[in-house]
Amino acid sequence: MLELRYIRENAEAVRRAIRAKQLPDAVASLDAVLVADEHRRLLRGDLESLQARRNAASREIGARKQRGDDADDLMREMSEVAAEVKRLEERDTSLAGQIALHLLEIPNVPHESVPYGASEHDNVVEAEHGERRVDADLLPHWELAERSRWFDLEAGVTLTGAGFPVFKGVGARLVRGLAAFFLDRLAAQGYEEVLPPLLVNAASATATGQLPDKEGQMYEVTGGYYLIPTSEVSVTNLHRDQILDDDALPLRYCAYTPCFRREAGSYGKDVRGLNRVHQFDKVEMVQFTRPEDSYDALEAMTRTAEGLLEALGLPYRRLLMCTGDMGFTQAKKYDLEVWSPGQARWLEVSSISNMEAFQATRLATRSRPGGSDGRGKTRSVHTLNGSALAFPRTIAALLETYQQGDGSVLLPEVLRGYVGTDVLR
RNA sequence: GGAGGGUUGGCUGAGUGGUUGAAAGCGGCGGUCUUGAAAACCGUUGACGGCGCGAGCCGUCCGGGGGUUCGAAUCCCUCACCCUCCGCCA
Repeated sequence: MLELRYIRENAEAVRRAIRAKQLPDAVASLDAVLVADEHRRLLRGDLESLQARRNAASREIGARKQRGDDADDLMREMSEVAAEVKRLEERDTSLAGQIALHLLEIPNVPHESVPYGASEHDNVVEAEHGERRVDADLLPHWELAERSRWFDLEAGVTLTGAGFPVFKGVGARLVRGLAAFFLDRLAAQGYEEVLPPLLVNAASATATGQLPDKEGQMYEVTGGYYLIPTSEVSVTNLHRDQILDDDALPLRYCAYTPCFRREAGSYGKDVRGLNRVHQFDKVEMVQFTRPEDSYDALEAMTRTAEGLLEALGLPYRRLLMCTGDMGFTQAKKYDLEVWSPGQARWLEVSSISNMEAFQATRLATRSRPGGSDGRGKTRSVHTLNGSALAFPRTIAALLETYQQGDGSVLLPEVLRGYVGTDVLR
C-alpha cells in the first residue's frame, strides 16, 4: 500500500505507474482515493473544530460541577453539537473506509531503472552465466526420476492430487541436503535462520499483499487461516506493527519452508514433472533495510542467489522484469532462470524484489534512529525478499544437467557431503 | 472440550465517568557531579493525522467494532486475541 500523502502529492506519477504496470482498473481506484481524500479533509476541518468546541465545553461543565455551579445551558447546547459531531463522524468513517479499500487496489510505483513493457516479452535479459548443455539425447527430469523413483508424482495424486510430488529415498535426501546447503550459505552471509508458521491469518496475508488481490493463489483452511504461498509472508510479518532500531538495520532473515500454491489455470508442458506443483520447498531471504540502502541490498541479494546457482554449477540467466510483468507490490524485480537441458528451456528458480515502503506501510513497520525507544523521528523501512532458491526446478535442472548415459546423476561436489553420496542412482 | 482471568505508552504496571494522553518504575535523551566512567540527583521523553512559512494550533488513539452521556481508559453490548487451571494429546 502506498502512503496516502504520497499519492496525494504524486497523483500523476501514480497514474503513470498504474498504466505502466498494465493495471488499468486501478485508475478508478486512484480517482476514488483522490476524491474521497479531498472530501474527507474538508469534512475533517468542520468536524475537528466542532470536536474542539465540544471538548472545551465539556471541560467547562466539569469545572462548574466541581464548584457546584449550574451547567444546564451548556449541556443543552452541547447536546445539539454532539448530534452534529456524530453525523459528521459517520461520514468521516465512511470516507475513511472507502479510502482504505481503494488504497489496497493501487499498485506500487516502479523504480526509475525499470524498463517499460507490456508483458513478459519485454523483460530484459541482463546476464547469462555458464555453458548451457545442449544435447537432444538428454532426458527431462521426469523420465530420469521415473526410472529411479527419486520422486513419485503418481503417489502424490493418490495421497492428495496432481501437483503434490512425493520425494523418496535418495530423492528425499537430495531435498534435505539442498536445504542444508542453501541455509549454510546464507548463514555465512549474515542471514538469520527462521522456522516460521506455515499458516498465517488474514492480517498477515494482507500486509504482504496476498490479500485481497491474490486470494485465489492461496489455500484457505478452517479457522480463517491461509497456507503460506511463500515464507515471505510469515517472515515479513515478523515485524508487523513494530518500530525497529534504525541503527540496527538491515535485518536479514532466511527461512526454509514448504510453500502452497493453487496455481489455477496452468496446463501442458508447464506442469510436467516438477515444473509447476502445488506444494514445494523453498529457501527465502527477507530483508528490512533503511530506505537509502534498499537498492544496494537488492543487488547484493541477487548476487547471493546467483552465487548458489554458480556453486551448483547450473547455467542461468538474470532477467530484469519490465513494468508490466513485475507484480503488484514490487518496485523492482529480478528473476533468475536456470537452464533445463532435458527440456531445452529456461525455468524460473528465483525472484528477488524490492518492495520499498509498499509492504512496510501495510505492515506498520517503521524504524527510528537511536532505537525503538529513542527520540528520532520514525520513518518507513524498505522490505525485500528473494528466493534462494525454489527447490523443484532447481532439482529438475540438477538432474538434467548432471545426468549420465546410464540414467544416474553425478552430483556437483558441493552437494555430495550434504546428500551423503556422489551419485544418484 | 470445561471453568475462570486478562488486553493501557519502547517495556513493567496504576487507573471504575470530568483539564487523564494517561500515576509510578524501567528504558531512552539532555544536564549536574567526576580526570573519565559508574552511581546519585535534576530535567525531559508516545503514535498517527490535519492546518500553518514558522513559533505553533487542533483532532484521533488505553485490543477491534457498536452503544449510553454535555463528557468514556473508566458504564453497556459484541467480536478477536492472550493467560491460568482441568481434560485430551505429539
